[in-house]
Amino acid sequence: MKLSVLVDAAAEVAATSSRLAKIDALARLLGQAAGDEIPIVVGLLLASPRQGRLGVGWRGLSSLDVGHTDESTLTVDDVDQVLEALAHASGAGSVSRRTDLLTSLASRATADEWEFLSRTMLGELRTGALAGVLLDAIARASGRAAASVRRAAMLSGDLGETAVIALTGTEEDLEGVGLRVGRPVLPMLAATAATPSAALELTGRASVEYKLDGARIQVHRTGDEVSVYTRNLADITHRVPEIVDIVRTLPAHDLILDGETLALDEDGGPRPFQETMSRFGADAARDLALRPWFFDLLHVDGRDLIDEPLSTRLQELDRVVGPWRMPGSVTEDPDAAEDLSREALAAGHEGVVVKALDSTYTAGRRGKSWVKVKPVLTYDLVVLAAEWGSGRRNGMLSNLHLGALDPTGEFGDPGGFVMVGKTFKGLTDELLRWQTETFPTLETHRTPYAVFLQPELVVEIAIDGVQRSPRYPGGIALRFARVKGYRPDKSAADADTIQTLRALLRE
DNA sequence: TTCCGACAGTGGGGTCGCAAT
DNA sequence: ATTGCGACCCCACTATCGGAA
Repeated sequence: MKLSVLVDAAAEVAATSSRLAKIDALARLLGQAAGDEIPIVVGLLLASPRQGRLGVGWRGLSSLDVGHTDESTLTVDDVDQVLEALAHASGAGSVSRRTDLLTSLASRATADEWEFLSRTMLGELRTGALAGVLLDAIARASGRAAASVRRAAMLSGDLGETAVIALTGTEEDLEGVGLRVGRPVLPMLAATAATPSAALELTGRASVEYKLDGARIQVHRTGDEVSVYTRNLADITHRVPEIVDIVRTLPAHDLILDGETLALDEDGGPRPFQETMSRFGADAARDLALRPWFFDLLHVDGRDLIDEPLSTRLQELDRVVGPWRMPGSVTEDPDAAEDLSREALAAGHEGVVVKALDSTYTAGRRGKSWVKVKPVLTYDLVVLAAEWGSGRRNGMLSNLHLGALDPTGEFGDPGGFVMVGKTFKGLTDELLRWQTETFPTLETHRTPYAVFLQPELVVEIAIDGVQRSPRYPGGIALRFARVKGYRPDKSAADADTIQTLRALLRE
């Protein structure tokens, strides 16, 4: 397949807002792909090439000195070969090797093709069609049921492989894609509710479990062979030997477990997320050990459990993991759920996850069978600047720089403001328009990226908490900040202080 | 006809390994 | 030894389409 065919189809997809039209265009494209081209095309469309990490980012691409051709000659196979070479470039001289590969590829591409290739390598194609829409297109092109394609994609964790089976195999081949120990599946995700009681209303009788502030893990075991995967199915087995050792001691031969891992301090309290990540991200074992907690069991000794209700899965989980089980209890009583939530918070954890007891394990979906509940804090902060948005926010002042009041001048001028983070979340189109009109009237100066304001506007911000920051002058940064609304009734002198926010660290 | 589930997009914080400086 | 980049952990929220009710 010529690259231009793919690029033209992507342009057609981007040009329409109709999902049905996107699906139609993608289905026609997939129908033209040869069997061995299918995973390449799927990878490029998802902006997630099948080679995995390429070592190509925004900086590297924008520093290239590239020229293009007017004549379109590249095929998707040509592109795949270059991506292969990029993925394998490592060691001394790899940066210049990548530069050579990219410069050469750019010179063989037309301007449109290079634009497409740049975006797909950066992971941001923005055609409005990712895994969800592409999945429907695969079903359309192959004549298979969307539900069958979806299930195969979730259980194989690989849309490219699924597309090959759907488009070139039989219906039985597609139906035959199942759980396989050693091949990670997309993890089940959770919706959000404000309180444990509200969560219970969505789920009915539920298992209410601690929510820990660590990293999701999926562990596969066959005998002594153990593999550990992240939420995004990256294999991190070599980074967590202590978890491998623990899973080897469990009383079963074959297992697929779902859980969370984090580091503890001496008294058994959770370490901050940053410290867990420090250990989690490192190859070599450090003195800080990671501990697993398991909350679901997808397979045990030849028996698939994903279509069994949670109640059954938990029974089996209890039997298999014993002390390594996530704390929790089964209830339909809102008071009991609230009690468990308070207990989790008192122990230093994030909150709870409320899980419908009769629900199956729906891999890769964010349904309402699992509902997470975390406390939300709100503070009044001052807008120091706003950055120009991108994509659909192009031309709008979007991302806010947020400051806390420093009444004593501990971090600068008395009565001044200390930047503690940014946010672009929670803004409606109307609010974006208002910011874009209003902020220039308060402008002090600007750069190509941002407009800086007189510190007058007060905005109410919700956060999950604060964390230590090596970058911000107050030594802390907001975690998951989002806009709740502007507070025209307040002046900047009424804003919350940096001392108030810093105090959150020590609790 | 209205409602709502699913999806894509818009970016935030930090930490690591690695190659270049 | 330090710096910058890319990858990848955690994540909330709004707008939109189109099928369900």
